[in-house]
Amino acid sequence: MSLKRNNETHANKVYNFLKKKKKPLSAYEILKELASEGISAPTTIYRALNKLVSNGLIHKIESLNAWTVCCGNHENKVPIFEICKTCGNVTEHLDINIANSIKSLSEKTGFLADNPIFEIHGQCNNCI
Amino acid sequence: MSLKRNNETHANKVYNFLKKKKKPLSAYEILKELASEGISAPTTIYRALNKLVSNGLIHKIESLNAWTVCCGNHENKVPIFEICKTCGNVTEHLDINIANSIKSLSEKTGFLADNPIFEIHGQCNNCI
DNA sequence: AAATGCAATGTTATAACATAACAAAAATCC
DNA sequence: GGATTTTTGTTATGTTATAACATTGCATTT
Ligand SMILES: [Zn+2]
Ligand SMILES: [Zn+2]
Ligand SMILES: [Zn+2]
Ligand SMILES: [Zn+2]
Repeated sequence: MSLKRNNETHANKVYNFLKKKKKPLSAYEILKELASEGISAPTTIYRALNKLVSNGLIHKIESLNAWTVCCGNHENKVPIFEICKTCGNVTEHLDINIANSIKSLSEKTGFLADNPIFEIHGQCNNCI
Repeated sequence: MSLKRNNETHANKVYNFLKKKKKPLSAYEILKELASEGISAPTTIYRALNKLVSNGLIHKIESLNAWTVCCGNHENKVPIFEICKTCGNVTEHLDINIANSIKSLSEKTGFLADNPIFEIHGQCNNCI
């Protein structure tokens, strides 16, 4: 296979695919669907995913081993995910209260927060 | 191998081992160490771990794929883990502010929280 | 006591998630 | 153009977790 590049990077492809799907997907789900577009191995997907995380364009949902597009600019807010165990819907929220709570915990413990992972499992509005 | 039972269950063995180690361990790390005590397969470890989680005796740290003993009774508080990326130390805190923040987020979004996963990566007091 | 039912455990295999190691190609710099 | 660095491809392997089914121990019924 040729390595010739068109102007769409692997990261672009992965990002656009995640955006289109509107829900968290595993690396291997992405791989399966993008195989037709010249992405042939897990490594390629993981490199693209890590790049997108570094650029703040996507997040990894640790408790799902899945990846999803970021909803927008965070500024000083902390992203927090609500994950419905019934319908599978995942929503990102940017919450200032929780950011403040972390800050006050930090002051108590002397811990310098860097990458907070907040994933709340439960049931969404529609599924209760 | 005989299935004859002594009075120590697998769950007991796993719990005591985690307690002794004082840090999160992966299922396979536990398996390796407990192989000498008659635990021979991943399934056995995972069954014990899941039982201990159900009973509230241990937690899974999702972002580490590792398991650790609970620090005590939670009551209505939410467990939140500070994970030092330098020394690897993991500490559990029971924080009422964060519990309240979740509650107020729930009120806004109509989401019924069930199992909140809060894991903060960063640097501890000693490592800054 | 023998048969039955059932929960816990053992066993084997495999699925699902992620990275290491190195080769080849492309981009960059002189 | 040739050397160097960075990115990408490729193959293999490591790591985490579960599925599927057999066996054992023990309580209950016959
Ligand atoms: Zn985001
Ligand atoms: Zn739902
Ligand atoms: Zn706890
Ligand atoms: Zn530290």
